[in-house]
Amino acid sequence: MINQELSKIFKEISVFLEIKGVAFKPQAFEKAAYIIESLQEDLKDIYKSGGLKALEDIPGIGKGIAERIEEYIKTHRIKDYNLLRKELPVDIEGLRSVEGIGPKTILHLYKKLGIKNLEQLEKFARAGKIRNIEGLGLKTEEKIIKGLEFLKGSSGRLILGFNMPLFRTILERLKKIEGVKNAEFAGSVRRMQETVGDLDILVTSTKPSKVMDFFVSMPEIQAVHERGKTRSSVRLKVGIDADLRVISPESYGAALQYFTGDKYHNIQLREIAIKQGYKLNEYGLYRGQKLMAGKSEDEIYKKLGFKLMPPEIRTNHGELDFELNKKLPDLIGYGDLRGDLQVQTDWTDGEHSIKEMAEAAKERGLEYICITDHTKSLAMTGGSDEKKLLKQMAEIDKINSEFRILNSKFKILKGAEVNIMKDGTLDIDDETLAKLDVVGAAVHSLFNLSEEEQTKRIIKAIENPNVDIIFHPTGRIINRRPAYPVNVEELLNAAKRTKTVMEIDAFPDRLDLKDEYVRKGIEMGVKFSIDSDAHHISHFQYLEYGIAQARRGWAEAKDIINTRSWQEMLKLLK
DNA sequence: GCCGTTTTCGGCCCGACTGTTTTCAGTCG
Repeated sequence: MINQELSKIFKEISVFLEIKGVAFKPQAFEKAAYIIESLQEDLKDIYKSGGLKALEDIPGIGKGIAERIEEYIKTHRIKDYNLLRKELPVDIEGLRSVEGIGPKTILHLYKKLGIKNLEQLEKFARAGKIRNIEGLGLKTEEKIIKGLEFLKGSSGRLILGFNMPLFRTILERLKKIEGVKNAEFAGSVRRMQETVGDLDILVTSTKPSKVMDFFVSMPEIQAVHERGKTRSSVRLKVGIDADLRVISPESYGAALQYFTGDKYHNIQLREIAIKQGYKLNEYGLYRGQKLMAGKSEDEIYKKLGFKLMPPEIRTNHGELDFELNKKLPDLIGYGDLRGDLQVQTDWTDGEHSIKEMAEAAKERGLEYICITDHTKSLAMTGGSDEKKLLKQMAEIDKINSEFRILNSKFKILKGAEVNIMKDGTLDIDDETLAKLDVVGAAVHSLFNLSEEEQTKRIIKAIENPNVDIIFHPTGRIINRRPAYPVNVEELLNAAKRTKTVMEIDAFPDRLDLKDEYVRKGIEMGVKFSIDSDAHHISHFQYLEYGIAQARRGWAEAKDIINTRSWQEMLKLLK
């Protein structure tokens, strides 16, 4: 797949052109880079089957960029790009990652001091050479040094689910300040993205200055970037920035819409507004000077002809297409799950007993869980063999009857997280598997097989009549390891054909399958489950992030099997 | 460079904050 390489090149071309002061082309390249980045199909395949014409049919890609793609496919280089790099031989991506440094400053630093990379930047900044450059100054030099230090201590993007408790603590504290009426997340946190690069918060308040004073002196803060009347920006100790904006009530909806993003959704929405004779900014929707909407997001979307858009799907992936918008799915709700189908206990690598896990799940409002401890070939977890599984089933029967005696309807289902071996067979015999209510199968070893082998291996497991669900189908762990090479589309095809369920593993650093595959699977008619993969009683809270993932994949409650009662859910399994 | 149910030419999202400035450029979201 050449999409990522090309996307990176076009992003760099965009910055080069911006540095040169070329108008409008930078945005065109940037947009193309973004579109290519999230394109499902390999550009090489598109070109092979339809030539230049097919490339030009991709929205955002016209003649010029299509020809550059063709050039790259044929010669593995792009002449224009190489010329630009020769002209300005600097590490654009690196230098731009320093807060406060943009295209113009990069050019300035190169012309005056010959700075090409981060190392040289640091050397000159520390030597006090930057403060003397015309147009820059002492403050800029200090800002650069600070930016370099932040960069070293930065954790990049944080995993949302692991940091949400901190974010919610900050939000709740702001809500309690005198004069604050509304306080809400915006940005990637509100969109419930897998990871977040910063924390955006909006408030309305009659006493803005009080809010700002409080915000810039919170104990979680490492440094203050800016403190303004309507906006302040700080660095949190966890390694990301947090921005707070104080908004007037009549603009609250417009600001919420605007700062929730994402960027491409907003650009698209603004273009639509302009076509309809409006102007849309963070203060409201205007016709001429007249404010037409702004208090709530709902009225803004409505005026423009759309339904109120759930933040999770604001990505400019079709949600603003008038035709698609009419059929926008009724997304699964955060309270819609009735059971959890992947739960580990102290029979293997979980922390708690079956009963403790069941009680914790019940506490969270679930009606059932399925116990899915590991199986024998995962030796490090003390995985179950056939005998141990039978023993566990008896134990579950016992606990279920206790629940009945206590007049509780809570149900524990019998399951396992069975290992898929190298050849696609399972490590538990079929006779035992047939006795379980739910069989989940998963890959836990040999992540380095070829895509073809890995795909074949998992499809063989999918075809096993005892396998109900494929757990965390691509094996990725965010910020730690990528997915193993596998053709997810073929897996989805096989799942559809055999009525095998695909899992959305809700554990915050798994979120596997990814949203784009969820959406594809649902279009194909594949069913999904959302499971916490809990190893601890506190892990049931993570179901929320699995639901968010499903929402980003345009899933409705009916697409997710564990939105049903356990009896109805079982009927959907093989 | 891209795009078009107003346009194949003439538009292209827009405001806050900072720093280096005496009225604005650069960066960011």
